[in-house]
Amino acid sequence: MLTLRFIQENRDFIIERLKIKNFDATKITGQILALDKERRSTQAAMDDHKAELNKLSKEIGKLFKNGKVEEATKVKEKNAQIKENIKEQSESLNKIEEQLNLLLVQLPNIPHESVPPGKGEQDNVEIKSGGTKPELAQDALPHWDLAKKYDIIDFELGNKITGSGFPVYKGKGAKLQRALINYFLDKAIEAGYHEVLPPLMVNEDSGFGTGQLPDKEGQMYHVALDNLYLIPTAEVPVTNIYRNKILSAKDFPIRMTAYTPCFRREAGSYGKDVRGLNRLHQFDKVEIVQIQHPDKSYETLQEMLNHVESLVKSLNLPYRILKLCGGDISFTSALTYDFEVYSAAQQKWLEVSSVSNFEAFQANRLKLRFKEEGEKKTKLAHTLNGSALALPRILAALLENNQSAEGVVIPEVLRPYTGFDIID
RNA sequence: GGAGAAAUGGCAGAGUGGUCGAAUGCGGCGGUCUUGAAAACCGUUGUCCGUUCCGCGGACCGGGGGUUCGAAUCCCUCUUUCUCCGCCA
Repeated sequence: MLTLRFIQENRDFIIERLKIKNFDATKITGQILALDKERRSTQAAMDDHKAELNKLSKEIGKLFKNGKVEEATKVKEKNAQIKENIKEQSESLNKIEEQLNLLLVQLPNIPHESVPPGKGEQDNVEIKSGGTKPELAQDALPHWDLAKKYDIIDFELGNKITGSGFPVYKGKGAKLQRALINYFLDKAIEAGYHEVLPPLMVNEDSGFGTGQLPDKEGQMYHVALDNLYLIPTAEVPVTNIYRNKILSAKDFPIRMTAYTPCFRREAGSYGKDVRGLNRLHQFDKVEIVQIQHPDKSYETLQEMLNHVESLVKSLNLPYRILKLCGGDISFTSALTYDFEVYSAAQQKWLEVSSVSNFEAFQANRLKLRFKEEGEKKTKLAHTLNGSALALPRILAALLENNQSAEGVVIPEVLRPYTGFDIID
């Protein structure tokens, strides 16, 4: 959510920049500013009435104390009229604020100046790539066939227990999941992130704080009886740790990492995109989150990028880093890089990480602020997060790329965690 | 799930209808003293909104609503915490 002050001072800039996100902000910013003006004048008028009421109420108190009951009663009558006015003004103020909020939450974050224009994922810009695509044998199998061959992931069983998109990992498959989780967590901790294990369900306030609510509730599983949402990513509970906090500048950077399962409804997905591990309703992910001083958030974004890159490299997966274009970047993000790994049997690039700087957009919703050393005024912090990493597609690529006649070879770095070096 | 009690500033904790944005202690910050530090002493110390912005006005004592001329204080409701009972990994 952009702040009102920012919209007041930078309307033309906002309209111009949001064109990159293919969003026409002309009308909505106009409405916002008009409503805000109305809000201010209504509040000023109401405050005046309240001041009057407060003053008179004090007088009444004194009059009663001095036994001047008649005079007091007169003043009371006067107050009744003022109260009537306040009631009306407060009602219209509530209405105005409601409308204002409705509009404010519809305005996307301003994209960073480096975000390239574009309509969709085809316009994302590759900024780096690494690793080499393996030469697979003629009879190489896609991961879903490998999973079946070695009996390490059972999709049908998941269908039976829950539904599609909820696989059952078995034996070495299950152990490999655990190994990846621990490996990623250990690397994050090594890089200075503080591990947390958050709740997997969040309330509405948390959903609002990170930008999932309102509007994107269709992407989350909702537990209606208790009005809770299953988390689509650890970003939600972890970032919300700092909701309603006022930090001091010396607290930065705050680095947190969390492993959680993630739950996504993925409504509207279909076909080969969802085959096997490519798109699941429940998957495991290690997330990294940072809260940083506005002046340093882009340095931090780069640092997070480096961390994710080091993970992908250490697993010997061919990868590329994309800078998302205006048409593909999310509503809340100012700048996002996607990491993709090449899954050799499918001959497909799979997104395994998304690293974003939200600048103050989430912080404004979260009321996550800080004070500069020695200053009284609060400012909004910047929030960032990234996957480090999402497991299923990493697993897909590992299975496909490392298959051989003998079996699937486990990357060196994971062997201390798996306790085996081949799946056969 | 049932019965009862409670929720106040960074923390602890007073305050039961006006003089309370809130005593006091701790913590934080600034100063005096000191070679430096500690101790002691003095001062200071919440957030948000509006504004004609050295000033002034308004809101906030878990959330929402109500009673009243006036609410931290009374009432209703929700949430959370604690105690007891029940259930349970």
